[in-house]
Amino acid sequence: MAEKTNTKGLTVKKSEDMPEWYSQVVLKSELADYSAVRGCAVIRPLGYDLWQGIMDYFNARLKLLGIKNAYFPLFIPESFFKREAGHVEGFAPEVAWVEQKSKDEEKLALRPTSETVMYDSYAKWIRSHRDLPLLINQWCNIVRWEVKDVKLFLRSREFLWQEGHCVFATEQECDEHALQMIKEYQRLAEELLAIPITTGLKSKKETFAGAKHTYAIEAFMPDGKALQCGTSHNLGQGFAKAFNITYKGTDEQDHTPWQSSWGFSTRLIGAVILLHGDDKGLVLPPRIAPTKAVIVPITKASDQAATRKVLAASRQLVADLKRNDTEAILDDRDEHSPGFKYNEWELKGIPIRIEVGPKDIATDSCVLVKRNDGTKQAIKLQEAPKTVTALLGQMQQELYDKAKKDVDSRQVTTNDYEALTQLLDERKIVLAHHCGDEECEDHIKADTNGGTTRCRPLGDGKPDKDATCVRCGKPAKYKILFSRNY
RNA sequence: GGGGCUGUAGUGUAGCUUGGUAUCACUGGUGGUUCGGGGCCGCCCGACGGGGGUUCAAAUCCUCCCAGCCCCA
Repeated sequence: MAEKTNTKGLTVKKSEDMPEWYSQVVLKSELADYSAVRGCAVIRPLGYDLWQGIMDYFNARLKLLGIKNAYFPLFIPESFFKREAGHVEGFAPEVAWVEQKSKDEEKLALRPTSETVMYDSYAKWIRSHRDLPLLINQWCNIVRWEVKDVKLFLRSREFLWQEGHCVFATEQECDEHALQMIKEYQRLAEELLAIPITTGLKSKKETFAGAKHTYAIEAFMPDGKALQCGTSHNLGQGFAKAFNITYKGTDEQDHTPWQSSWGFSTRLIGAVILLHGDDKGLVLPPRIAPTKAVIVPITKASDQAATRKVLAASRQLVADLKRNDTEAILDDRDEHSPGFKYNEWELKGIPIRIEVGPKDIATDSCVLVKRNDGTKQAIKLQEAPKTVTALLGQMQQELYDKAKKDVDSRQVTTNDYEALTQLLDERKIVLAHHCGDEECEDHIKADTNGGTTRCRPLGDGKPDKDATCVRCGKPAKYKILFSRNY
């Protein structure tokens, strides 16, 4: 095969230069593009299809949980920010302000998160214990004025997300809910996106600005770096107090409620790309793939009769697949060869390719090819819909299992501080004891060239008896995961 | 805040020292021939970041502006 420069395909391997590989996959598969506005991306139709798939899945879950969607303003008055001290401090550096305003009008920010505008309304709406729990979610755009390099889906100045904001009468209900939502996130990532998740509690230093504590789902990428994919906060009563949210209890007294907030963003799409993609391009987990199968007919100009048969069978196959709830397309463009089409659809991550050629037609067959491992099998045409459905399910599981195996193989435990640095350099995910001091966390970050405390894994975060902190030797408060991160 | 580098078609580039109407490839369009892993051949479209200056003549020299990148604080 002659080596040709082809700007359509990837020019680097995932294992050789992952940042460049990532950028090429996103651009060439047409998921997203850069825009004229610095720091902002354009989500193209294929990318937006993925986001809609995520929205559909999550909206169905919200419905089951009795959480309603609503929409609040993009603009946040400056005074709202200032009401919660920890919150304003945490977000101040990356808030974008609106320059335009009438005289005497208050300065407005573009929302970097919506706690404050939403809770100002909540204060009006909540009067009695009968108004609780209040369960509201919104899908919207968010602006955070990042100064670092833009990475499509992973970091941009504007992105899409959902943010749920709930209010409860008791602390217990509130924390249970925050925990329930982080488990919903884990379910979404694992079930829909085939991303193995570690769920845990963030250290104090990594806790959301203004929150009591923060749960997070962390996904570990093939380069050993952690990608935080969603967070759920128990906000305590700080915001309720700052925004004068109170309710009359059955005891006829005023009480301060407890609040949670939780969100995930289009970053999830970045995780899918990084985790499942390969040297040929995007690999979409079947459940999130907008198109499950593409049919590539193999035609011969020299044999019109055969070509007609091939096309007729291909069209029939698309119809049969659709009738069986499998979204499929026929690639009958005549300006490209089959080989070209194979490469293009692999780049775009379509789970299953079906080849239909004269040889297959002769035996009423077709060839199915799986995107994740390239395995081929010839089957009878009438069995295709059933077989495709089975293969899609199988592929979803294989993607998850492969990723899970990879993460598990990278996780280690140590209580030796020198080993910690070396292990992080080797891109390991390290479970170690920690004293819980913020200052100690800072030292670790400096000593290990950016190694951060990701989270105390739920269920696995209790310290061993008499264990001491991996760095300072003080009594350990918990076990925590260390890694490099995005 | 200080210093450096770079702007040529949709993309990547050659040309700049020594001024003379811009190279090559990919993409795109089109015609033919192909079609079971990115086929081949022909034709066509398409660019000097912006303003000012020097000159018969500026992508090239001078100057200002703009944009992007890198390094140092």
